[in-house]
Amino acid sequence: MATSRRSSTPLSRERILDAAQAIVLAEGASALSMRRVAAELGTGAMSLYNHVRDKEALQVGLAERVLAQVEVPVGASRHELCATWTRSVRRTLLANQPILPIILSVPRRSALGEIGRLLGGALMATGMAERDARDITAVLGRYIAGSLVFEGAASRRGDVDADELDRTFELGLDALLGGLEAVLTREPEPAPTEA
Amino acid sequence: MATSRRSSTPLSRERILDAAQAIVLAEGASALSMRRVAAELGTGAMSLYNHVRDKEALQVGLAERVLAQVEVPVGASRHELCATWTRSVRRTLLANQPILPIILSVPRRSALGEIGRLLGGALMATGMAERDARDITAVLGRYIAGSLVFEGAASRRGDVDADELDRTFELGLDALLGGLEAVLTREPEPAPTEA
DNA sequence: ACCTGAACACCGTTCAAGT
DNA sequence: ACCTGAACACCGTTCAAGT
Repeated sequence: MATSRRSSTPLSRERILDAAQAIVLAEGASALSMRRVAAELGTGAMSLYNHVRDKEALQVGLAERVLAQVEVPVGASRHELCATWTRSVRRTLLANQPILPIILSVPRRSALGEIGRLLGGALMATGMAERDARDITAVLGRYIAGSLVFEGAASRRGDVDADELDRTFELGLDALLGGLEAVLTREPEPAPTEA
Repeated sequence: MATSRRSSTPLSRERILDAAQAIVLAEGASALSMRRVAAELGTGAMSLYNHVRDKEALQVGLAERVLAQVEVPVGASRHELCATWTRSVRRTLLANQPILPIILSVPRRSALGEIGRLLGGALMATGMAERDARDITAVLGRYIAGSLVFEGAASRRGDVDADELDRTFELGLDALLGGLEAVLTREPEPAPTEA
């Protein structure tokens, strides 16, 4: 009886997030409840509230953990930066599929905005105008989010032809980047001289 | 006291869906519960189960109602068919924003697949190969779904610059259709003669 | 066939009491 | 400061009993 859960390590936000993540990955987002997490940790539900404001804060924490895994985009060209970022976001979120409904439902701005800034920053570092960088990030973000919704549904339905899903995703990504070529190659107006 | 709710018209799937829809539109998807719907109709929760298998079936019914409003796409060219269908789906779902989380979470295949077939059918009627029609529908569907996720989040957050959201959406749609031009203009292989 | 109350197994969270 | 039991106001659904 090595792993008795009762009052071993003290409760902490980290341990609570660990337990929550394990539950969601094993049993799906709908299995996540304060009481269930507490049971997993050998306490009562109310003990969690010393480390986490409420259930939503716990969900935000879960989302942040996943989104923090997205790598900063690399690539020689803007086109390549966009392609690698888009694939990286999709891959990361696909590897955490059961958490996806939580990520998509949790208040934006926080973590999802953060990963957008990864691409936006990389594009602006190539001299792209801020507005163009924001537009491109927004459009690619929408395409990724929609793809994940469909792919999540497909896998929940059990009909997962991963190759076919990959092919469709790449087809759309190609089309998008092709269609955005004009924006991708546009140089910013030189800053107007004051006088 | 004209509108007493008690035992007026008999319960029916239709009346239950009406009540459910009203609740979601007024108070959001999270306010939907069997007990709440029943209360609205002046009965106990269990009476609903004579007309609706369970809560999920009720949600599917709600999703189908909204998706049934999507118009069959019209347009002289394939490009135009795609553009009007995409805008029509977005417009319809945006007009029912509070129901969107339900539509996106409910098992696919049923109603969402149906509206995809509207565009797929229209494209194939122009002589497009089935596989191309499916690809285009899939990519546009992903883009719409992702856009609605972001726009729903923005409106939940209160920062809704509708014009800016429209502009971003159109920008992505343009890019997508531009990038899909090769597929859109491709004619199907002539059916190989048997001998 | 349709309705429905009681009951079961759950929720998130507040509050007051403990250490 | 951290923990926690009891309690409140909810859930979806089953089951047995009614008409």
